[in-house]
Amino acid sequence: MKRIAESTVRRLSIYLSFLEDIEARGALTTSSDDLARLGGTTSAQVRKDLSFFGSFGKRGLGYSVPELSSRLREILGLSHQWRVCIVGAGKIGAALARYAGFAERGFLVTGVYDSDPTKIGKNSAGLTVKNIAHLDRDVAAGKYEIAVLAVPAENAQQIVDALAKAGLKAILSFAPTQLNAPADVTVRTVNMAM
Amino acid sequence: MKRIAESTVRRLSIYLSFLEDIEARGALTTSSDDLARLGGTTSAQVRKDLSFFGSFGKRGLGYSVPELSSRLREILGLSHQWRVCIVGAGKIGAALARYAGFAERGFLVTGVYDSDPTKIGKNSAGLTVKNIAHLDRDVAAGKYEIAVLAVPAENAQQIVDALAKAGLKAILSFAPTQLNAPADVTVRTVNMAM
DNA sequence: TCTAACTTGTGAAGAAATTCACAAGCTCCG
DNA sequence: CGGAGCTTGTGAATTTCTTCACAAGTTAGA
Repeated sequence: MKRIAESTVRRLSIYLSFLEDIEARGALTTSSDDLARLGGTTSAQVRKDLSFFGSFGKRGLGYSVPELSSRLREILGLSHQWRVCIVGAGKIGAALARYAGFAERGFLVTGVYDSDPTKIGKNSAGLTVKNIAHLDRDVAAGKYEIAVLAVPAENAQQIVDALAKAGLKAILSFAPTQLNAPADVTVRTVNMAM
Repeated sequence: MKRIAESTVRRLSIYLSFLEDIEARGALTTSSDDLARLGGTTSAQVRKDLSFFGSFGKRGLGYSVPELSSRLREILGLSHQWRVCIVGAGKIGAALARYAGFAERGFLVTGVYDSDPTKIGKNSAGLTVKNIAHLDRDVAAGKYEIAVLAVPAENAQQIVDALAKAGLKAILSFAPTQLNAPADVTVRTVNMAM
């Protein structure tokens, strides 16, 4: 299967949010032109993006809104419930644990870890903060599919190494530093500075 | 002047954050190769990115860390203090008003507006929430250079229109909808869904 | 001064993403 | 059934972005 450009995936997620909007308004079909107008792109772009994954429309008619949004959710991995842990119970970590948008999108935060003894055992957004020493054991046990890193830049690489070793395949990092990981582990860094 | 790609600007901001790191460690010079390694790109890319704005390095030597970071800050508009207002005192608006990272980067939040009478006059992160009815008057008076929109999607376009009419030139929106504005007004939409 | 070792800045080549343009499929209506 | 009016899906053309490759500038050391 061919590699899909990141920009394509980003746009698909935008299309999905418009589809949800359109669906809520009760429309049953839509066209690449509609989606393009809403998303600030061109209809050819929309069709090209979708064509990477198959053909979901009917010529002359457009796309079925419920069908296309369900296909997009599938493509984007949002039809699955992902088990997520947050590493780092500082300000960013706590804000993420509280963020409701995660759960809405199928990302279920079921664990928060920290190394600070004064934080371990305390409550953070309804979850008990666990000792980071148990993290790799829990990961190895298959407790999580995704880890979100909200730790200082200087500790991030070491945690990535441990997670990769324990068998985790997906990491989202908020640490402002370049992270290295084996090729079969996907690491994505979010730049808070914008 | 030639148009600069958004991807270039995004990388410049990454380089700057590494430079700040390097500066804090006390190093005086760095090379395109260093920056590339840290940023997960190539040295040719780094040099190409910088070359759009001039030549800041010395052949054989590399770049002066303080000079390059100050030039980047200038290019990215971070050497200026921007006066920012937040429109919408809901959850996102309040979180943004509280967010310290803004001030660090030269974005000074000096006003928060909302249309809800139960919120007007209340305190939000040290600022009194003002009546949105006064927003265009304040904008026209030159009180703000940038507006951050944290309002429901259905109200966003109307506010953009009012701000544009009042003479504002830069808007950052968190509303999940495509916004239209005159060509001389820059609107940037942040996709919370990731 | 001369050579070795670096590193920048930049045309040119190569790769990737976007846009164009059109054949082909679908629906409606007379 | 046939034509008009839409809209998709997709090769080909075009534009944009990235990487290559190397001349030229700089420093250090002999």
